[in-house]
Amino acid sequence: MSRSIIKLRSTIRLKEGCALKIGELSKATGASIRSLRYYEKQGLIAPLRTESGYREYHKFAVEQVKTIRLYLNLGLSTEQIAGFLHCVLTNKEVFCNEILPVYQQKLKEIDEQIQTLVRIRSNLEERIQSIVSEQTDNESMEGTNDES
Amino acid sequence: MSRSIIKLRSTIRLKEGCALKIGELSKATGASIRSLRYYEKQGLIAPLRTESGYREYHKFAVEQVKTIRLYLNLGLSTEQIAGFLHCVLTNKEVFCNEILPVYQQKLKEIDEQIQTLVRIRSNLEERIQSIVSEQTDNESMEGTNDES
DNA sequence: ATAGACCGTGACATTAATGTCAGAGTCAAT
DNA sequence: ATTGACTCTGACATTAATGTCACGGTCTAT
Repeated sequence: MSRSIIKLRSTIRLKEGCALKIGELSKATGASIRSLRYYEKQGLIAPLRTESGYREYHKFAVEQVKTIRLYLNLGLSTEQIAGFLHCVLTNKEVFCNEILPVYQQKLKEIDEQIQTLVRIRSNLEERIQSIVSEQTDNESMEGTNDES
Repeated sequence: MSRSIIKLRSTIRLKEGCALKIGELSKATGASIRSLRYYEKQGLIAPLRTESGYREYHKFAVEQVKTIRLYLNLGLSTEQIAGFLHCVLTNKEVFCNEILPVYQQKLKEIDEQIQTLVRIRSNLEERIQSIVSEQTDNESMEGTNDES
């Protein structure tokens, strides 16, 4: 219910051909139109153009964009992704020699970030603990004096 | 050796009085001049001004700035710090009621960040593992065929 | 009074991916 | 032809703390 009152054309064209317009690709992948244009500018995807200048995506672009977003979610930058994407799309991930060092580099970075966060975390915990225990001490002293 | 050829005036004034100029405070705390001005604009520190407009910091400002930087290193924002700094500077940290919820909120955020990173990390590791084991398989097969 | 170390303000840059807007053009259905 | 959904480009905004530059004023030792 309350599906959407606005009229959409996308469903019709989706059934028709195998060329996608940017809005259709956006809906099919979850990437915003803005992001799709950005990926293009970063060299991650290269749609054709119609005579009037509209982007024309092949239907395979859906999987390509999903792949891109997967790597982005892994914390890789568009630049890093560009470095191995052609290989991953051509072969399988396991056969792409360019991807392993990127993964390992990223793993190192992630480990460093985790270490930093863990260090901050224990510092925070200490501070919280000292405040809480101090307050507890005061309350129990007050209790000794005033309560019951 | 090679201490610094440029003539400095700071040492002299440091001995003289208890008012610090911004450059002196910067050297005493490790915060850049730019940062000190930024902290001021964010309401974290409020130096007096000389007639000519120079900032005049009380000597206690050294500890204040170090305190600010400590909290920044804990990942707190200048806005959060502003929320409890007056209290921390007046009382001790353990007696500042405003600081505990900020700490706990930050702890929550840190935990979430760690969780996210850990999830990404294991995803990366899986991918690395599948690539490495695939390559190892191929090499051992090659070995079976060609070697010895 | 001059040099040069210092300070003042204001502004722009950085980072990465995305949001958002304006102004204009396209397409399809009526 | 009109309407409305859609697309195009280009530009500016977001975030937070800091770097950096320009341009000008101040202080102090000589």
